[in-house]
Amino acid sequence: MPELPEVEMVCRGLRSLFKGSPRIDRFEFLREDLRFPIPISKIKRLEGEKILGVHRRSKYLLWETKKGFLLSHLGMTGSWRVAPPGEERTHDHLYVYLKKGTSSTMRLAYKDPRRFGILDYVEPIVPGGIPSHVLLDHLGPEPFQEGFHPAYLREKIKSRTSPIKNILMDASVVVGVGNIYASEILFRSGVHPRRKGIKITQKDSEELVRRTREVLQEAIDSGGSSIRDYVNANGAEGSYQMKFLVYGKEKKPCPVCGNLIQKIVQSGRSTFFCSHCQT
DNA sequence: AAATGAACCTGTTTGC
DNA sequence: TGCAAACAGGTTCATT
Repeated sequence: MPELPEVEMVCRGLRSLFKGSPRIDRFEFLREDLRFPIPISKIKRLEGEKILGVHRRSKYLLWETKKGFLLSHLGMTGSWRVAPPGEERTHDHLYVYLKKGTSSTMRLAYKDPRRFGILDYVEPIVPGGIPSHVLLDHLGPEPFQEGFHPAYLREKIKSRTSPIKNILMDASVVVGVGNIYASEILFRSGVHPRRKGIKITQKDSEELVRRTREVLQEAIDSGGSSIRDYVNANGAEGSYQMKFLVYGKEKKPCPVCGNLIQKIVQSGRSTFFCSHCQT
Protein backbone atom coordinates (compact mmCIF):
# COMPACT_ATOMS: atom_id res chain seq x y z
CA MET A 1 0.00 0.00 0.00
CA PRO A 2 2.41 2.73 0.93
CA GLU A 3 5.45 4.43 -0.45
CA LEU A 4 7.03 7.44 1.19
CA PRO A 5 4.23 9.95 0.44
CA GLU A 6 1.54 7.65 1.82
CA VAL A 7 3.52 6.86 4.96
CA GLU A 8 4.19 10.57 5.40
CA MET A 9 0.44 11.23 5.26
CA VAL A 10 -0.22 8.53 7.83
CA CYS A 11 2.50 10.06 10.01
CA ARG A 12 0.92 13.50 9.81
CA GLY A 13 -2.51 12.07 10.48
CA LEU A 14 -1.28 10.29 13.60
CA ARG A 15 0.51 13.43 14.70
CA SER A 16 -2.73 15.40 14.59
CA LEU A 17 -4.53 12.64 16.49
CA PHE A 18 -1.82 12.68 19.13
CA LYS A 19 -2.12 16.42 19.86
CA GLY A 20 -2.11 16.87 23.61
CA SER A 21 0.20 13.88 24.19
CA PRO A 22 -2.33 11.15 24.92
CA ARG A 23 -1.33 8.26 27.15
CA ILE A 24 -1.16 4.69 25.87
CA ASP A 25 -3.63 2.97 28.15
CA ARG A 26 -3.41 -0.55 26.78
CA PHE A 27 -2.40 -2.68 23.78
CA GLU A 28 -4.69 -5.45 22.63
CA PHE A 29 -2.96 -7.86 20.27
CA LEU A 30 -5.20 -10.12 18.16
CA ARG A 31 -2.38 -12.13 16.58
CA GLU A 32 1.37 -11.99 16.67
CA ASP A 33 2.54 -13.50 13.37
CA LEU A 34 3.25 -10.63 11.01
CA ARG A 35 6.34 -10.65 8.82
CA PHE A 36 8.25 -11.13 12.03
CA PRO A 37 6.73 -12.33 15.31
CA ILE A 38 5.55 -9.31 17.28
CA PRO A 39 7.56 -8.85 20.52
CA ILE A 40 4.43 -8.27 22.54
CA SER A 41 5.95 -8.10 26.00
CA LYS A 42 8.55 -5.55 24.86
CA ILE A 43 5.92 -3.37 23.26
CA LYS A 44 3.85 -3.54 26.41
CA ARG A 45 6.61 -1.65 28.19
CA LEU A 46 5.06 1.39 26.52
CA GLU A 47 1.71 0.98 28.30
CA GLY A 48 1.06 3.94 30.57
CA GLU A 49 3.43 6.18 28.60
CA LYS A 50 2.58 9.49 26.99
CA ILE A 51 3.06 9.74 23.24
CA LEU A 52 5.59 12.53 22.80
CA GLY A 53 5.73 12.56 19.01
CA VAL A 54 5.43 10.61 15.77
CA HIS A 55 8.30 10.25 13.32
CA ARG A 56 8.81 8.75 9.89
CA ARG A 57 12.11 7.20 8.84
CA SER A 58 11.98 5.68 5.37
CA LYS A 59 8.62 3.87 5.34
CA TYR A 60 8.74 3.17 9.06
CA LEU A 61 6.63 5.01 11.62
CA LEU A 62 7.94 5.62 15.13
CA TRP A 63 5.70 6.60 18.04
CA GLU A 64 7.92 8.24 20.60
CA THR A 65 7.59 7.81 24.37
CA LYS A 66 9.99 8.24 27.28
CA LYS A 67 10.43 4.48 27.49
CA GLY A 68 11.09 3.82 23.82
CA PHE A 69 9.34 3.75 20.46
CA LEU A 70 6.59 1.73 18.86
CA LEU A 71 7.85 0.97 15.37
CA SER A 72 5.40 0.05 12.63
CA HIS A 73 5.75 -0.70 8.94
CA LEU A 74 2.69 -1.00 6.72
CA GLY A 75 4.12 -3.50 4.25
CA MET A 76 1.91 -3.62 1.15
CA THR A 77 -1.52 -3.48 2.75
CA GLY A 78 -1.14 -2.10 6.26
CA SER A 79 -3.08 0.79 7.76
CA TRP A 80 -3.69 2.71 10.97
CA ARG A 81 -7.20 4.02 11.57
CA VAL A 82 -9.40 5.34 14.30
CA ALA A 83 -11.63 2.43 15.30
CA PRO A 84 -14.07 3.06 18.14
CA PRO A 85 -14.93 -0.06 20.16
CA GLY A 86 -17.55 -1.95 18.17
CA GLU A 87 -15.80 -1.30 14.88
CA GLU A 88 -13.79 -4.49 14.49
CA ARG A 89 -12.65 -5.56 11.02
CA THR A 90 -11.09 -8.65 9.52
CA HIS A 91 -7.30 -8.51 9.67
CA ASP A 92 -7.16 -6.05 12.54
CA HIS A 93 -4.09 -7.26 14.43
CA LEU A 94 -3.70 -4.66 17.14
CA TYR A 95 -5.87 -2.16 19.01
CA VAL A 96 -4.24 0.67 20.93
CA TYR A 97 -6.37 2.33 23.60
CA LEU A 98 -5.39 5.94 24.21
CA LYS A 99 -6.50 8.25 27.01
CA LYS A 100 -6.53 12.01 26.76
CA GLY A 101 -6.73 13.67 30.16
CA THR A 102 -9.04 11.77 32.46
CA SER A 103 -12.15 11.35 30.39
CA SER A 104 -11.93 10.87 26.62
CA THR A 105 -10.53 7.70 25.11
CA MET A 106 -9.65 6.78 21.56
CA ARG A 107 -8.88 3.47 19.94
CA LEU A 108 -6.54 2.99 16.99
CA ALA A 109 -6.45 -0.17 14.89
CA TYR A 110 -3.55 -1.60 12.95
CA LYS A 111 -4.89 -3.67 10.08
CA ASP A 112 -2.84 -5.60 7.52
CA PRO A 113 -4.49 -8.30 5.38
CA ARG A 114 -1.29 -9.65 3.82
CA ARG A 115 0.71 -9.41 7.03
CA PHE A 116 3.86 -8.13 5.31
CA GLY A 117 3.88 -5.37 7.90
CA ILE A 118 5.96 -5.08 11.05
CA LEU A 119 5.33 -4.06 14.65
CA ASP A 120 8.34 -3.77 16.91
CA TYR A 121 9.83 -2.00 19.89
CA VAL A 122 12.81 0.38 19.68
CA GLU A 123 14.94 1.31 22.69
CA PRO A 124 14.79 4.91 23.91
CA ILE A 125 17.61 7.21 22.83
CA VAL A 126 19.78 9.84 24.38
CA PRO A 127 18.42 13.33 23.66
CA GLY A 128 19.34 14.38 20.13
CA GLY A 129 20.28 10.84 19.16
CA ILE A 130 18.93 8.68 16.37
CA PRO A 131 16.86 5.57 17.13
CA SER A 132 18.91 2.46 16.46
CA HIS A 133 17.29 -0.72 15.21
CA VAL A 134 18.39 -3.55 12.96
CA LEU A 135 15.80 -2.46 10.38
CA LEU A 136 16.83 1.21 10.47
CA ASP A 137 20.59 1.19 10.74
CA HIS A 138 21.43 0.29 7.15
CA LEU A 139 19.12 2.83 5.55
CA GLY A 140 20.36 5.44 3.09
CA PRO A 141 19.46 9.14 3.18
CA GLU A 142 15.97 10.57 3.17
CA PRO A 143 15.22 12.01 -0.29
CA PHE A 144 14.53 15.49 1.10
CA GLN A 145 17.67 15.61 3.24
CA GLU A 146 20.94 17.16 2.15
CA GLY A 147 22.70 13.80 2.13
CA PHE A 148 20.83 12.87 -1.02
CA HIS A 149 22.55 14.91 -3.71
CA PRO A 150 23.76 14.27 -7.27
CA ALA A 151 27.40 13.60 -6.41
CA TYR A 152 26.35 11.16 -3.69
CA LEU A 153 24.03 9.30 -6.02
CA ARG A 154 26.58 9.12 -8.82
CA GLU A 155 29.29 7.86 -6.48
CA LYS A 156 26.95 5.33 -4.92
CA ILE A 157 25.89 3.73 -8.20
CA LYS A 158 28.71 4.36 -10.64
CA SER A 159 30.01 0.80 -10.50
CA ARG A 160 26.69 -0.98 -10.27
CA THR A 161 25.47 -3.08 -13.14
CA SER A 162 21.86 -3.51 -12.06
CA PRO A 163 19.06 -1.48 -13.68
CA ILE A 164 18.51 2.07 -12.41
CA LYS A 165 14.89 1.20 -11.56
CA ASN A 166 16.09 -1.36 -9.03
CA ILE A 167 18.79 0.96 -7.72
CA LEU A 168 16.27 3.75 -7.12
CA MET A 169 14.18 1.33 -5.08
CA ASP A 170 17.20 0.20 -3.04
CA ALA A 171 16.75 1.66 0.44
CA SER A 172 20.49 1.68 1.07
CA VAL A 173 20.80 4.21 -1.80
CA VAL A 174 17.80 6.39 -0.97
CA VAL A 175 14.73 5.55 1.07
CA GLY A 176 11.08 5.91 0.24
CA VAL A 177 10.94 5.23 -3.51
CA GLY A 178 8.67 2.28 -4.25
CA ASN A 179 7.38 0.66 -7.39
CA ILE A 180 4.93 3.33 -8.51
CA TYR A 181 7.04 6.42 -7.96
CA ALA A 182 10.14 4.78 -9.46
CA SER A 183 8.39 4.67 -12.86
CA GLU A 184 7.18 8.25 -12.50
CA ILE A 185 10.63 9.54 -11.47
CA LEU A 186 12.42 7.78 -14.33
CA PHE A 187 9.93 9.09 -16.88
CA ARG A 188 10.38 12.67 -15.74
CA SER A 189 14.13 12.17 -15.70
CA GLY A 190 14.24 10.82 -19.25
CA VAL A 191 16.12 7.75 -18.06
CA HIS A 192 15.30 4.26 -19.34
CA PRO A 193 14.43 1.93 -16.45
CA ARG A 194 16.83 -0.76 -17.70
CA ARG A 195 19.84 1.54 -17.92
CA LYS A 196 22.63 0.24 -15.69
CA GLY A 197 23.89 2.33 -12.81
CA ILE A 198 27.31 2.39 -14.42
CA LYS A 199 25.80 4.25 -17.39
CA ILE A 200 24.25 7.04 -15.31
CA THR A 201 26.03 10.35 -15.96
CA GLN A 202 26.49 13.32 -13.66
CA LYS A 203 23.74 15.11 -15.59
CA ASP A 204 21.41 12.13 -15.16
CA SER A 205 22.16 12.09 -11.43
CA GLU A 206 21.21 15.73 -11.12
CA GLU A 207 17.98 15.05 -12.94
CA LEU A 208 17.20 11.94 -10.89
CA VAL A 209 17.69 13.74 -7.58
CA ARG A 210 15.60 16.70 -8.69
CA ARG A 211 12.78 14.54 -10.06
CA THR A 212 12.76 12.20 -7.09
CA ARG A 213 12.13 15.12 -4.79
CA GLU A 214 9.65 16.69 -7.18
CA VAL A 215 7.51 13.59 -7.62
CA LEU A 216 7.50 12.65 -3.94
CA GLN A 217 6.68 16.22 -2.89
CA GLU A 218 3.85 16.53 -5.40
CA ALA A 219 2.46 13.22 -4.19
CA ILE A 220 2.57 14.40 -0.59
CA ASP A 221 0.86 17.63 -1.62
CA SER A 222 -1.91 15.50 -3.16
CA GLY A 223 -2.28 13.44 -0.01
CA GLY A 224 -0.58 10.39 -1.53
CA SER A 225 -1.97 7.91 -4.06
CA SER A 226 -5.09 5.85 -3.39
CA ILE A 227 -5.19 3.20 -6.11
CA ARG A 228 -6.54 0.29 -4.11
CA ASP A 229 -7.38 0.81 -0.50
CA TYR A 230 -4.93 3.33 0.87
CA VAL A 231 -6.34 5.89 3.31
CA ASN A 232 -4.50 7.91 5.91
CA ALA A 233 -5.07 7.58 9.66
CA ASN A 234 -8.04 9.95 9.43
CA GLY A 235 -9.68 7.97 6.65
CA ALA A 236 -8.89 10.51 3.93
CA GLU A 237 -7.89 9.33 0.44
CA GLY A 238 -5.07 10.77 -1.64
CA SER A 239 -5.43 11.85 -5.25
CA TYR A 240 -1.96 11.62 -6.79
CA GLN A 241 -3.08 8.60 -8.81
CA MET A 242 -4.89 11.14 -11.01
CA LYS A 243 -1.51 12.62 -11.89
CA PHE A 244 0.36 9.47 -12.88
CA LEU A 245 2.06 10.05 -16.22
CA VAL A 246 3.10 6.47 -16.93
CA TYR A 247 2.24 4.11 -14.05
CA GLY A 248 -0.59 1.81 -15.09
CA LYS A 249 -0.72 3.46 -18.55
CA GLU A 250 0.34 0.51 -20.72
CA LYS A 251 -0.61 1.05 -24.37
CA LYS A 252 -1.81 4.58 -23.69
CA PRO A 253 -0.12 7.51 -25.44
CA CYS A 254 2.87 9.12 -23.78
CA PRO A 255 1.74 12.53 -22.48
CA VAL A 256 4.85 14.11 -24.03
CA CYS A 257 5.43 12.43 -27.41
CA GLY A 258 2.34 10.31 -28.05
CA ASN A 259 4.19 7.00 -28.46
CA LEU A 260 2.60 4.13 -26.59
CA ILE A 261 3.66 3.54 -22.99
CA GLN A 262 5.22 0.13 -22.50
CA LYS A 263 5.08 -2.25 -19.58
CA ILE A 264 7.98 -4.50 -18.65
CA VAL A 265 8.70 -6.62 -15.59
CA GLN A 266 11.87 -6.03 -13.58
CA SER A 267 12.65 -8.22 -10.60
CA GLY A 268 9.05 -9.31 -10.62
CA ARG A 269 7.63 -5.78 -10.49
CA SER A 270 5.85 -3.91 -13.27
CA THR A 271 7.63 -0.94 -14.80
CA PHE A 272 5.99 1.58 -17.13
CA PHE A 273 7.95 3.84 -19.45
CA CYS A 274 8.15 5.60 -22.82
CA SER A 275 10.84 4.13 -25.05
CA HIS A 276 11.04 7.37 -27.03
CA CYS A 277 11.39 9.82 -24.14
CA GLN A 278 13.53 7.60 -21.94
CA THR A 279 16.95 6.51 -23.14
C1' DA B 1 30.42 -7.82 -3.28
C1' DA B 2 26.64 -7.47 -5.93
C1' DA B 3 22.80 -9.23 -8.68
C1' DT B 4 18.85 -12.20 -9.01
C1' DG B 5 14.89 -14.73 -7.64
C1' DA B 6 12.14 -16.80 -4.09
C1' DA B 7 9.66 -16.24 -0.06
C1' DC B 8 6.40 -14.27 3.12
C1' DC B 9 0.45 -13.66 2.84
C1' DT B 10 -4.46 -12.49 1.35
C1' DG B 11 -7.65 -10.34 -1.73
C1' DT B 12 -9.00 -8.87 -6.26
C1' DT B 13 -8.77 -8.86 -11.16
C1' DT B 14 -8.02 -11.18 -15.52
C1' DG B 15 -8.30 -14.75 -18.84
C1' DC B 16 -9.55 -19.15 -20.58
C1' DT C 1 -20.50 -18.88 -14.63
C1' DG C 2 -16.48 -20.93 -12.70
C1' DC C 3 -12.02 -21.66 -11.75
C1' DA C 4 -7.08 -20.95 -12.01
C1' DA C 5 -3.56 -17.83 -12.80
C1' DA C 6 -1.74 -13.41 -12.44
C1' DC C 7 -1.12 -9.47 -9.95
C1' DA C 8 -0.87 -5.96 -6.03
C1' DG C 9 1.97 0.19 -2.93
C1' DG C 10 7.58 -4.04 0.48
C1' DT C 11 11.51 -6.14 2.29
C1' DT C 12 14.57 -9.94 3.65
C1' DC C 13 16.90 -14.01 2.67
C1' DA C 14 19.29 -17.59 0.12
C1' DT C 15 21.54 -18.66 -4.04
C1' DT C 16 24.52 -17.59 -7.94
